[in-house]
Amino acid sequence: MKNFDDVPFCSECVSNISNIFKQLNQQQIEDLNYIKSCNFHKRGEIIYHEGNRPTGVYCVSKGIIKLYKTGIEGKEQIIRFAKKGDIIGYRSVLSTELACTTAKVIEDAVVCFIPSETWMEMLQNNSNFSMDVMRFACNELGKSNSFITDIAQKNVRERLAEILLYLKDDFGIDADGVLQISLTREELANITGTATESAIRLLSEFKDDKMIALNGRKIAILDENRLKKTANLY
Amino acid sequence: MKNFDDVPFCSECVSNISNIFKQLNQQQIEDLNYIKSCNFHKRGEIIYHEGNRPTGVYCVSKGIIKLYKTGIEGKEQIIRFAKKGDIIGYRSVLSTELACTTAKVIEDAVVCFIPSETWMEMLQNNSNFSMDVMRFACNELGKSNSFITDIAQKNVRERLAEILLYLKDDFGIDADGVLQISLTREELANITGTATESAIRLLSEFKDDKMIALNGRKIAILDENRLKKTANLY
DNA sequence: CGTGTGATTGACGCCTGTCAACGTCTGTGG
DNA sequence: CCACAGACGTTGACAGGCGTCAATCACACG
Repeated sequence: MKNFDDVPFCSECVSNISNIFKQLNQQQIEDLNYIKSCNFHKRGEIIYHEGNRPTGVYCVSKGIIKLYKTGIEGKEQIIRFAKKGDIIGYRSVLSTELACTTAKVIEDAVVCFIPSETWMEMLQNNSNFSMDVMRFACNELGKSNSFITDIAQKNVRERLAEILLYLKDDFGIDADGVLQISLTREELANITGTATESAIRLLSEFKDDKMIALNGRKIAILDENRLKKTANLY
Repeated sequence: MKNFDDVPFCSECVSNISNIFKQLNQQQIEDLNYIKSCNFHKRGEIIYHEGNRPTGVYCVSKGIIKLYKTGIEGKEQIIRFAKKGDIIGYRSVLSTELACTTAKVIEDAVVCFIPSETWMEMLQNNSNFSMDVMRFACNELGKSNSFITDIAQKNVRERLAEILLYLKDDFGIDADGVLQISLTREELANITGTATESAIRLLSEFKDDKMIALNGRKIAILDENRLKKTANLY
């Protein structure tokens, strides 16, 4: 982790329409901008570890973070990703529990830190902000519950297809249809909840079926409709 | 659903130490007690359906409710249970989404209904209450994320053992070690995320191994330590 | 006593995880 | 500039966990 002199203004992040901080008033934004600290992190760096007591909430200003739990024999299960405007670590701060995931940078990132006290004060003093955070947490809960059902009932092929579509929606594609997030095969497997080799084999099959194209870690979505069918989405 | 004349006082539920409503002041409790409606539901009745727009939050005063999602070909995945003092339906009200689960009574229940507006007002006007609801939601989120990891990485045997231990912790056992919640084999399978036949086979194995005793739907925990080992819990 | 729901057991085979070997690429240091 | 280490990707072989289908049993209820 290095110091990052070019600290981004919160108001920039706030411009994101779906951003939580848009409920803050001018004064609160300025205060937050003053009190937050901000750092640059290279790929591979860890923001916080599962099991640690959190001291605040992080807001991603740039880059991509993966949040994962470490399960049996060190195998990681990716729970979600965070990108520009997303907050991480809020769950354990709010529930006053230990961090339930590890946060690791997978694309060079700029991350702001908001101390717990500041965060809690903002919640106490601004009920609109508080409601938005609650809305966000409940939305996450809904997604987690859906994923439980998927992973319990769908097979690996269906899940992998679904993950690819999810990545497209969440991170977008470029003009050639290439996913704007670059993951290793192992990471792809660790979202899907399968072995790396299984993920690779299925990707190859999808390629043979002309639903996707592969070029190293670049994955292009060629036929979204058939992917949806493969994913068993209606 | 029948009308239920013997309406319970909220203050009774509030006496539960872990209850969310304990943050309400006397006036709020009285208001809530006045505005809420309360009904008796027999086993099998449905409180609300997945996909419906919720009109309020429910609080369980008596009995047990299962919350499940309906997946591929109608197979249900049980997400959680709610018992005395627990609230259900709050997620979709807070995230202003459609209900992501169906709530079905599995043990005759008395359930109170709090209209959305009342619920939202309480949140807006009482930040302690609001923080407690947030804490509750974030705690649930942590549990869901843990379960994702379990279901993705553990095998059925480990998961089933874990579920039995969870049921013991959550619903308790009587003097003979019998679980205080009665589930069909199919329901047990639908929590674990497996086929009914697999659940049955593994229960038989656990019985042969003298970790549990079976008598119809009564399941007695005989050897918690070995169950923990089987569940791969440390 | 018939009917229906739930519980149990057996047979069978596919999906998927594991192990192992090998290919590919990138960055580093001599 | 090349050799090499190490991480990542790919493919094949194999076994076994677990889902599916089907038959049978147990039990409650009208």
